[in-house]
Amino acid sequence: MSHSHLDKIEPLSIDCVVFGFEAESHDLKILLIKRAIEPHFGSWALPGGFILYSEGIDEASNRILNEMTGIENLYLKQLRAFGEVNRYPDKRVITLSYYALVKPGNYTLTPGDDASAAEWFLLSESPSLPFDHQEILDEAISTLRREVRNRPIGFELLPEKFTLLQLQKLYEAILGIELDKSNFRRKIQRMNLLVKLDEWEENVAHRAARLFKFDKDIYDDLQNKGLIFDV
Amino acid sequence: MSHSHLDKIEPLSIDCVVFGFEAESHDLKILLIKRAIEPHFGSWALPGGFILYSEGIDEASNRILNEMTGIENLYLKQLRAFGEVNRYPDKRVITLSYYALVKPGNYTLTPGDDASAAEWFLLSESPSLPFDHQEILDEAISTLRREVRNRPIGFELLPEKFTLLQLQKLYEAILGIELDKSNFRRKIQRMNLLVKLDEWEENVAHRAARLFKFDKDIYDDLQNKGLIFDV
DNA sequence: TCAAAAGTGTTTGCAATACACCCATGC
DNA sequence: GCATGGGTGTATTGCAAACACTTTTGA
Repeated sequence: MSHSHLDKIEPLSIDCVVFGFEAESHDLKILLIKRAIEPHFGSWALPGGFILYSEGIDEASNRILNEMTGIENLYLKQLRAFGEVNRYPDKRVITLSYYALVKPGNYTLTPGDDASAAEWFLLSESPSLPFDHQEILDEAISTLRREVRNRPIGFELLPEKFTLLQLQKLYEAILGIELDKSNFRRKIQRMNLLVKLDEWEENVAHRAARLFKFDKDIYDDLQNKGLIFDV
Repeated sequence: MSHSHLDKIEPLSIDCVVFGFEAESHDLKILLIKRAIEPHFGSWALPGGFILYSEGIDEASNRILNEMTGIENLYLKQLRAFGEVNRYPDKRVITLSYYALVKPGNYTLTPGDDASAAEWFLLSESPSLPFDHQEILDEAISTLRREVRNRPIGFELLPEKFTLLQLQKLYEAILGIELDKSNFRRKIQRMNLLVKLDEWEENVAHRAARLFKFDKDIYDDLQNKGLIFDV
């Protein structure tokens, strides 16, 4: 995806909210970059940049995230436009927010020209953000929580084979609440989404848990139908 | 809300999807304008226009709808940006979609300079739309149906005092399905949203129905909490 | 033998759905 | 007296929520 530097630039930007979840630590994280351009040079902020005339907006979200962080080919979902007149200093810039949910371990972060660093932050320890990025982040969190209740997203975040407790911890991390073990298991198993394997955890200091994997066909089906997962 | 014609214009537009519901006829309608400007001069299309540098986007949605149709001070909710490179002929225009749900009888339509007419169309009889307006409309319908299931919206569309059947017909029109009378009544009454009045219909060719009104406090509360209305 | 997590079962209560049925009124 | 809609009742089924209990394993 190359483009000439002579391409006209829209006064329209994209800001990406990339959530990361680590199954091992049960931590929900957010990807930030350290700005190497004005305004707010040196601040940690959402990875973002300007849309070019020659690209669609979804395409742009992908390019911009890649240029800022090195992450390639990540599908980002659009949230909405933020367009207060003075949200950006000196000139009028309207921005489109996009978000995604990934496994941090899958990506090597390599900051591009406009960033001096790209790092994962614990959601609870994120620095204060410039522009209206905190508002954008807050809305993205709300959307993520709503989405996770309405469809089985986030299953890509677990290892191929996983235990029910790992799955439960994923939901607990995203939703920020505790769930009842028995009820969670019943509900998730009723969906016929999981395939019970004849394999077990090894080397754990307690009874070994059975491993499961996803039934890809049913998973895709549920994604489309938007089954309610009402935790 | 006045502004100079010298204001710079963003290559960013807004398109408004305004739904109308008439309690009497049980019809769900859509507001379209007949374009008096190029491109697509003469076509029926969503009311839309360009955002000015000097206004916030929510503000802009209001001004544009007013200029196109004469409707004043209508709160519109943003859906999302549509930004395919070639969605608009000749130049690059990204658009933000906004939507609202109103009672057609409350408004006098007066087309502005860029429109030769503004009219309500039955949703089922809307003409084919230019640009990507059909896609925008389809998404707005989906959003409306999702919203009406998740919170008690649309109650502004009924007369101050109404019968339960009128309320049921509203839901049926928006959702495009039939509902069971008994179950609908039980569910809606369980919400404590309605105040039972000691007034009845008059001059109807069947047993007169009791009238209800909304409990404004509870209504506002439910709007914020987003109670599930799972029809 | 203790801690930690796996895994199962039970009870309570409400809600969704599908019907069936009687009531009141104008034509 | 019949069509039209108002209004109520009931049986079934399934799930949510709370929580109690047994099992397995390593340290």
